[in-house]
Formats: sequence, C-alpha cells, structure tokens
Amino acid sequence: MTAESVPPTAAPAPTDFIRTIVAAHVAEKRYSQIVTRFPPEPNGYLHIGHAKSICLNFGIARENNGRCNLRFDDTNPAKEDVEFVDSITADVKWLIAGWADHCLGFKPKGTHPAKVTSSGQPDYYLAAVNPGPDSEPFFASDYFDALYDYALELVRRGKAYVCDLSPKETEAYRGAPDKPGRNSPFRHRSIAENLDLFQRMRAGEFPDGARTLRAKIDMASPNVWLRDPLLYRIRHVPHYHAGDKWCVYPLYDYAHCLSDYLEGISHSACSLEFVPHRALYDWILEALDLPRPLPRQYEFAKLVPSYMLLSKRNILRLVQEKVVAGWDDPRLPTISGLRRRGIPASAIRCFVISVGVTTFNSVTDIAVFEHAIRDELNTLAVRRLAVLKPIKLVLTNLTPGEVIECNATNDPQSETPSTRKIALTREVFIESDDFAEFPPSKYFRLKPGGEVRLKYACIIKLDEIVKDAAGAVTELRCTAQLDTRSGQSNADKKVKGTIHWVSVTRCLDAEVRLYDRLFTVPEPGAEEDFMKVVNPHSLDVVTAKLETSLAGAQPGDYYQFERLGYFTPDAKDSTPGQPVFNRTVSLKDTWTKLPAQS
RNA sequence: UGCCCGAUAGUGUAAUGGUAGCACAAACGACUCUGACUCGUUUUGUCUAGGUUCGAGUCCUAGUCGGGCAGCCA
Repeated sequence: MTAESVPPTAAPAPTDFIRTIVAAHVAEKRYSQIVTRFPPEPNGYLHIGHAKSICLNFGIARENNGRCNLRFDDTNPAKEDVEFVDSITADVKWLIAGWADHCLGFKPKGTHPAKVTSSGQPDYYLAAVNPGPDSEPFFASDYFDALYDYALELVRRGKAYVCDLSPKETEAYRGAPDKPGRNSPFRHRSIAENLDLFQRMRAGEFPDGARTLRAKIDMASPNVWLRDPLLYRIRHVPHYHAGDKWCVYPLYDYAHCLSDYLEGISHSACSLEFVPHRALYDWILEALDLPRPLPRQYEFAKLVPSYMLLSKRNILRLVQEKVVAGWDDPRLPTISGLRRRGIPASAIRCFVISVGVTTFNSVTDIAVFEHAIRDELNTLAVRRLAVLKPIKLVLTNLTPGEVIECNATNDPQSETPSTRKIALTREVFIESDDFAEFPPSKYFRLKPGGEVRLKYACIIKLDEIVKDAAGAVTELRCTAQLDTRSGQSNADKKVKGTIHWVSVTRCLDAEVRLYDRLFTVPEPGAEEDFMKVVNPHSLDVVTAKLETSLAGAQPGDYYQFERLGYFTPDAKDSTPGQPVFNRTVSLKDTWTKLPAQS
C-alpha cells in the first residue's frame, strides 16, 4: 500500500482520559472484551450532543475490537414511545455508517437476559449480536424480570425495604444538601414483611405512589443520592415495549447499573451531572455480590456548541410553538435536522472528535462545526452553477439562438477530475451581488466598463446598464471575449474576478432555502427566555436559477454551488425533476466581511 | 452557610515534575477560471497567593471564579 492510498480513516485515534483508562484496563486484561453502550431514553429525538456520546462509545469499541450496544433506557412508561425508538435507531445507524457499524451491538429479537451460572453463582446475562433481520436493539424494559429478581435479592440481604412514605414525606425526610435526612419510619421492617409487601406491590395491590422500594444506605450521607434512594415506584400504566405486565417500574439509578452489568458492559460513559450518582451505581452492584467483573461509570462534559439549543425540552418548545417546522427542521441541531440540512455524518463525527472529551464544561465555537462541514463537503460535494438572486445579462455579440458549449469541472479536488457541458447563451443570469454600479474599493466583480470572467466560459466586458422607469437595473449589456474561452488563443488572459452564471434559456427554477443560525446570541440557553433571541432571518426562501443538470438531484446528494456554498435536495419537499434545495453552509467569505462592505 | 467537580491564547484541547504545543477563529501574504480550497507568516495563554523542588501548567495548602447535587425523570 502506498502512502497515497492510505484511507482517511487512518487518522490517529483520539486520546482522552476515558480512553486512557480503557487502555489501562485492556493492558491488565480486566475485562474479556471492551463493551460500551449508548443508552438513550426513547422520549425525543437525538441531537448533536448525543453524537458526542455516540462517537465516544462507538469510538472506544472500534479502537479496542469491542462492541457498543444500543440500549433504550425505557424505565418510565409515562414518557416513552416507539416513535422515538425508530428514529433514534435510524439516527444511530446513519451516524456510524461506514465507521463503526461492525461494532453496533443488538440482541436476538424478543430475547431477555438468560439465567445462567457464572463462577458457581446464579446470574443473568444477555450477549450482543450483530444487527440483522432477526435482531433488535437492547431495551432496559426487557430486563424487568431480572431486575425484579435482583431487587428481591437486595431485600433478602436486608439492603432494601418497602417504604410507605408519600412523595411529599419522602422529600421532607431526605433533608437538604447541607442538612442530613431522617430515617423513614418503615426503614426497619423485617425482611419477611418487605418481601411480602414488595411482591404485593408487583401484584398490583396498591395504588400509584402508595409505596416504594428503597435502598437502605445512609440518610445522613453528604451525597443526597445515597439517602435511601428509591429503586421502584408503583405506576399502573402499560409500557410501550413491555406491555401491561408490570405496575412497578425501576428507577434510573437502579436499572442503569444493572442493565450495564447484564449486557457485560465494561465502561459506562455518561455526562457530568451523574457524578454524584456514581456512588449509588457502585453501591447497588457491590451490594448484590455479582460474579462477573463489574462495569464502572465514567463522566465527561456535554457538548455545547454556540448558537445552538440542545435540550430536548427546549427543542420541543421550538417545535410546539412553531418556531421551526418540526423535529427534523434543518435549523435544529437534531440528527434528523442536520441530516436534512445536508451535513454528512462524517462531518458530525469529525467535529465531535475534534472537540475532545474532558470534564470541563465548555462552549464550543460553532465555527469549529462549520469548518468540519466545509472540510468534508469540499471533498464530497459535486460542483454546480446556480444563481440565487438573479439579474439578467446580455452578451450582445452572441446571436439569440447561439449556444456555446463549455466544459465545467465537477470535482476539482479529485486527482482525476471529470467535466460536464454547460451552455453559454446570449442571455444569462448572474448573481446580483456580483454587480455594482458604484463599486467599493477592491471590488473584483462586474462594474461599469470592467471585465470579469464568466466561470468556465469567457471574459466579458460591461458596456451598458439598462434601467426601468423607476431606475432599477433590469439588464446588463456586455461583450463576450470569445477568444478567452478555455482552449482558445487568449484563454490565459487574467482578470481579477470570476463570477458564476446560468443560461436564461437553459435553466431550471427551483426553491432554495437559505438557512442561518437559529439564534442571535452564542448562548441562547443562558438567556432568561431564548424565544426572545430567535433569529428572525434564520430562513430566507428564494427562487433560484439552476443549471439544468440539477433537475436530477436526489436527497442525499451533496453539491457545491460555486462561490455560494454547499446545498442538498430537501428530503421531504423535493419531487422528481423538481428538487428543493437546502443550503447546508455557505462558503467561507473573506470579502463580505471587509469593513468596506458595511 | 453541606458535599462533589472543574479552571492552559478569543474558543476548544494537548503537554512521564524538564523548551507550553495543536485546531478553530483573527490578521497579513502567496496562489487562484470559486474573494473557496491550498500554502506561508503573525498576534494572543497556564485564575490568584503561598509552599515543596535544581526545576511546577503538572505536586501540596489557602483563596477566587465557574459548574453540579435535595424527581416516585433520565
């Protein structure tokens, strides 16, 4: 293999504090395999913050020949729904496609953890398989039997008890961070009574909220999560996945650590707000005296890109109040929104990997994301000509029916670029921004008496500006210097400016959606009300003139409209032969930033 | 006013106790049939005060600032 043929995936693996720990565990052979997991709750859509967790967990798996299980953390039947299971699964698959698909852990359809014997002790275990027609993601709700069994064991060991305190009383007894809690009056029930009561809770004998199962730890602990945390609550609600079999449901802290254990997870990475929960995570696993190596929890800082709002709750509000058109609105940082916007999965991965993994809460400049997008698209996107805000230009030395074929490059970044033919005709559209009757200094574009090159065609000179009665420019009359075309005698003639264009008679009208950031401030989440800082110009819809070859554009195709930016056909509103384009991101522009422009 | 965590250029992120690097951003320049890309140059940094040490971004102490924790949410 030559140096040139090394695939881009050969980029050095990232290093961070979690990977350093994993590497140490690999060296000491602590686990038989490195297994991570991505555990979303199916109560909303995935966003770019989740992408960080996905890249970390799948990244660790692929770098260590391991596995990363997709597991739905669905222990709250009131909030969860299959709709989200489907969208989350699709988003995860899209995000890791071609990168870590081989690490994705599913389970055989319909299976639950099997009771096995490990190290001479009874145990539960559910191994992962590759995704396929007979497999599905993991669900914490498939562990309810095993979890119930472990809860019974905790009771038998005198480490859990049934508490009859009401929600309000429970809160009062818990105390405050700076004040110790008080023991529940039910803390010293006998094991037999606890067993009986817990079984009757499960049997449905008590109404919602009447009793809970609690861990017996320490009501005076400075860590409030250790003050006899709730393990189970009563909810007479059917579960979208588990059906109506249960009326007691485990809480996150109890379910999560054991779900990790059941799947043989080695490293359980979560965000920083779970740091105080780690002691509980460890306590539950250790209290059960389990036979296999225990998973451990590691916490990292969430991704917070500037100008974005990431929490599900806030995104939901933007959707409900119709600030955006839905969960997959291209202005939203949801994975489905980013995909619809035209951002490649590889760009999302490059971005989150470049940000790194630390324990420091930070805000990442959106420019880093935009750079990653442009960097990927520069290689992936096919070049086309399009005019967003057209103004007519007449080449007076061409006859009305004359067609001059020009060769345009599709992929200038390729080592073996291909070309296509585009038609130069007497009348063309150019970008209205590319003409100025009274140009500022250093204006390289079309101006009175000036010359520019029409990209892939020839140099033209502006002779005359035609205006209507109101004084608005209606037409620019120019002379084409046909000997400056590629291959002609004067082809090497230099002019300072080159502009894009589209033939008036050979073009396609199309709706183009120009998206901009959704908020006007870098940290909308820090605002008293983020609705007040919504960018009123986050969407500008224009009817653009496109070169005809764009009629066949399909969703999933990436284009660069030269000198403008990257565009992709909208996956929802495009129809065959009539694409609607979304602007993914503009090209970097060092001209309009100049002070002369303001 | 309890406990836990954190702090390195504008932003993000590196640095077995041994020359503070990298990326993005910004500025300037080269190149250019995309004012893009690419290439080159430059600006800007270890929160504060003590201590240990030949030597501290790194270890210790105190402080400052920031974040988190009292759902029968996850």
